[in-house]
Amino acid sequence: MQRKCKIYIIKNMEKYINNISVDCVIFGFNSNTLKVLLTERILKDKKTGEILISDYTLQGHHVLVGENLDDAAHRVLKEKTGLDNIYLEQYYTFGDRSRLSNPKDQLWIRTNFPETSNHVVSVGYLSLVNSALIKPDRGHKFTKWFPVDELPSLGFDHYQIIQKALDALRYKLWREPIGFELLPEKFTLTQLQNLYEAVLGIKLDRRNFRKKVLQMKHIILISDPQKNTSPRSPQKYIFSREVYEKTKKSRLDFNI
Amino acid sequence: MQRKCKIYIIKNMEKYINNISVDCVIFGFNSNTLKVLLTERILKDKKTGEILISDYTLQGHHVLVGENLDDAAHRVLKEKTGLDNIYLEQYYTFGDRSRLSNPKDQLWIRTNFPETSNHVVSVGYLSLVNSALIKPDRGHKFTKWFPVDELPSLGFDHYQIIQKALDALRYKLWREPIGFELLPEKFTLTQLQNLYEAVLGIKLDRRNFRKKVLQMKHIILISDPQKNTSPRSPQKYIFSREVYEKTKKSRLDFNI
DNA sequence: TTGTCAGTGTGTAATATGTACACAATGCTT
DNA sequence: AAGCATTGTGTACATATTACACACTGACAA
Repeated sequence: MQRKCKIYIIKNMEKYINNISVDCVIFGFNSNTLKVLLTERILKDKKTGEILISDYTLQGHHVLVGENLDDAAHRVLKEKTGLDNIYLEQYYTFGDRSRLSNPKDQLWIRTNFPETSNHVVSVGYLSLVNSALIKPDRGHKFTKWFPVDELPSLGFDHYQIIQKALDALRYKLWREPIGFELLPEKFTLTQLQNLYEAVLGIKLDRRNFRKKVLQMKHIILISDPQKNTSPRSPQKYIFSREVYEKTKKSRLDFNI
Repeated sequence: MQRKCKIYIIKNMEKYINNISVDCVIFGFNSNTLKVLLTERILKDKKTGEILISDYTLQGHHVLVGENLDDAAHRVLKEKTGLDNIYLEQYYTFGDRSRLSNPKDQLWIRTNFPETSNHVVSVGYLSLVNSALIKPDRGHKFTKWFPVDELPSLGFDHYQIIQKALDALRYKLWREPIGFELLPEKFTLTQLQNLYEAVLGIKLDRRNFRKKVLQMKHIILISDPQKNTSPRSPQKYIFSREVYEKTKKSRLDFNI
């Protein structure tokens, strides 16, 4: 299968791979609302000052030459949030050729990344952070939290990328121990329930929710020696990954 | 963020993207065994005839310029199996820089795809086929089925890619209606159980299995007017996606 | 012809889980 | 002191999971 060769010229290949990028959907939870971290994107006409583009995008970047995908995602996360060692998971790769075909996006790319290929594949990563840990002054100053059901105008195909991340998050929420990533280390069951309600977009019964989560051995009451035993100072729990790994059984291999 | 530019020369960019490929893990089921379709890879020294490489690989190919990822996967599948319209799902993207660093793989790439980048990202697709439909003479003649627990020596990082596909398949088997894709349209519950046992690698109790799958409304008895009512000619069932879509409820949003 | 075998089909009892639903105690605010 | 928001708890019914044993048939071989 020998091929005839033509020669193409690509610039800047030493810096990054011009057609592979990672996009991080960073979820946070506060005010009982599930939020996404977005960065403002503004492009003005250099001469007239007219605003040509003003919308928001996810945190993303091209993959560097010789860089592992996961490392690229961690790098982007670190750059934008200052955070390290947080939940990060690849969930889908977006590779339709039309995904950057919007004229605004083309203009943005030509202006900021002229060497970018016109067929960029984006590997989507989903990150769950305790949003209290993100210092607001870190990273790009035009970075803000938006509730997932009140998203602003979004560049590229980032609306689809966020929706698919939401699907993945909702799918996993009851199946894997990931909810805790969005909460402080010590949390109350009410906080946890609020989180589930915000992510799933439904209301849950408090008694049943408690019954259900407390039968998971990995949600552990820390006998907070509160003198004040009043119901107003709720009990705190922690998540133990160790216990989770020990006690998880493949529920669905019934009847070995 | 203006960048200094160096110029790199890439050949054949009009034919395919030199650093993005798709790999298809094609699962089939026969002789009560879960199998994967693999292609032999042989490289001989041109002068001495010595065999330098002899192992197996998945079906894969570079993504063509301007081609959607999903289309690339369908194309590869069509080329290798002659099949169309079968279950195909992206499940993970492999992007570690070391994944092609084995000397044999380097040799293979230099010989067959000299223009390939040294950092190829592979998007893994998982396909489930009724293996009876694959005409054995279609596609590459060195293509064969291997039981997933008796894999031959594999090129590139294809062992990891297969294992991850297996994980994804096992994870989904009870959660999504995908088992049927590996069986003929009409199947018996015994066939279905054998499939579950083969995929999960465990034994299941027949009575409990039947009880469990028959409470799924989308597994429908087709009252095959068998004159012969003997237990020796077992009942056949079909899967109805329509019924599935209607009756599936998010089991895990209990208690709205 | 009979016996053996492999394949098919079925039921029950004990336990665990899911679901619907209501009230009482507390401390804070007014 | 009344009202409010918050926390915590239990029961009854329905459904799902699990363990477990036997009878029927046809094919085949003795």
